[in-house]
Amino acid sequence: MGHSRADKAQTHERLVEAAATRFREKGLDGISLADLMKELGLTHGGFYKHFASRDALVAEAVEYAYTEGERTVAGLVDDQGQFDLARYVDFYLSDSHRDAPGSGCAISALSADISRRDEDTRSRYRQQLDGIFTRIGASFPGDKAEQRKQAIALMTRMYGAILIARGAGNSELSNEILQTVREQLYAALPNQA
Amino acid sequence: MGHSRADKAQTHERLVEAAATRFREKGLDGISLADLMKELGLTHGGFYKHFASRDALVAEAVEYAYTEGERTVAGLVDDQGQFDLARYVDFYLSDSHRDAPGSGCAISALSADISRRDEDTRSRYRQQLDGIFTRIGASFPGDKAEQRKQAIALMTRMYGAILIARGAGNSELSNEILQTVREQLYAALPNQA
DNA sequence: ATTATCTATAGATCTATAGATAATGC
DNA sequence: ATTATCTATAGATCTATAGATAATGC
Repeated sequence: MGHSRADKAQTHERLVEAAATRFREKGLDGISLADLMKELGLTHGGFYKHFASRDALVAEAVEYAYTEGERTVAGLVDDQGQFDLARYVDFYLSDSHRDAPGSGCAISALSADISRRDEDTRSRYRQQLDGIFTRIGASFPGDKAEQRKQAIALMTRMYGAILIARGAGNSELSNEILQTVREQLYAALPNQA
Repeated sequence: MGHSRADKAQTHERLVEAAATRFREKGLDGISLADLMKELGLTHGGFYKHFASRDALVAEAVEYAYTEGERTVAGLVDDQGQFDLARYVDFYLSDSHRDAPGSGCAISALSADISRRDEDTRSRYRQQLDGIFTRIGASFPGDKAEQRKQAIALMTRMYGAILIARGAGNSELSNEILQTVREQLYAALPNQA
């Protein structure tokens, strides 16, 4: 079997990571605990030594996905170490991001599911969304209020585009949507310093 | 019991209608056949005299929701009988549309679920989305290609806004998103004739 | 001795089917 | 006679728990 305390911590982490991927791919109800444990080569009985309930795993996995998203954004910097908004748009509206929701933005992948969850989950979601508006807004000129409006404008366009591009699968229409919105957003980006 | 052929046709229709509502509210897997039948005052055993499978109901219910959406759009006309795009934006980004997905736009309510379904469902979705771009595009000036780009621009913004407004529930942030995007879209509407 | 994981299972829920019941409609 | 709906249930699946097993770690 093999089960040191270090193993347990690692199993916990691997569970959260696998869940964060599968939940974004298949939805928060889209994978069973048995299948998830099987994916790690474990049996389902051991699950509750790691989490009090399935909901507890959901909470940790969503948290993990949020943090992963923040790291992705933080890594998109230009030569001067400034956040590169154009690269973010490129990534966000790419075919690969559309086709791999499991490693992509949690907001677009999980908003519909989260809107059907409890208030705690939605409250945490609001906090995350608010932080995104603040971080993205910083790339725009103007005062805080104007920056925030620009961030809301940009993000709603990307969320809407990837939502329907995913609904349309990998298709001509889906590619058209992504490309069209990419072009429109390039035109709306602030001039680079 | 009461069960004429007319009753059967009515039961079928009521099932599709109730499913179209609950699926948009709770997701395509969010309500069981037993609960759906109970909602109509029926027991679950009779379901399969109406549909070959649960998936068959999903297909009909999604179809129903699409058609309902088209009727809603078709009803938004101004004094001259022209489609009133401003009223559409108003309706789409309203608090009431956010809070009542069951009677609202099927695209924003079901895109995430549909992206996880079979190719037939996604193919039908593409057809619906393409039709929406054509109909909405007709309100914009320019050639077909330009109209289509404008329609994609408008619709992605509305889809993205309602997606995250719903994730954020009925909250200050949610209201801010809806209001901000409404204002931005008013400014982008074509001048009325 | 402790504990991470495994085996086994309880209890709930879900889709689907079989056969009974009570109306309709020829 | 036909059939829309009901009762009952099979079979699958899911979350959660109990107790056994085989390692770790004092």
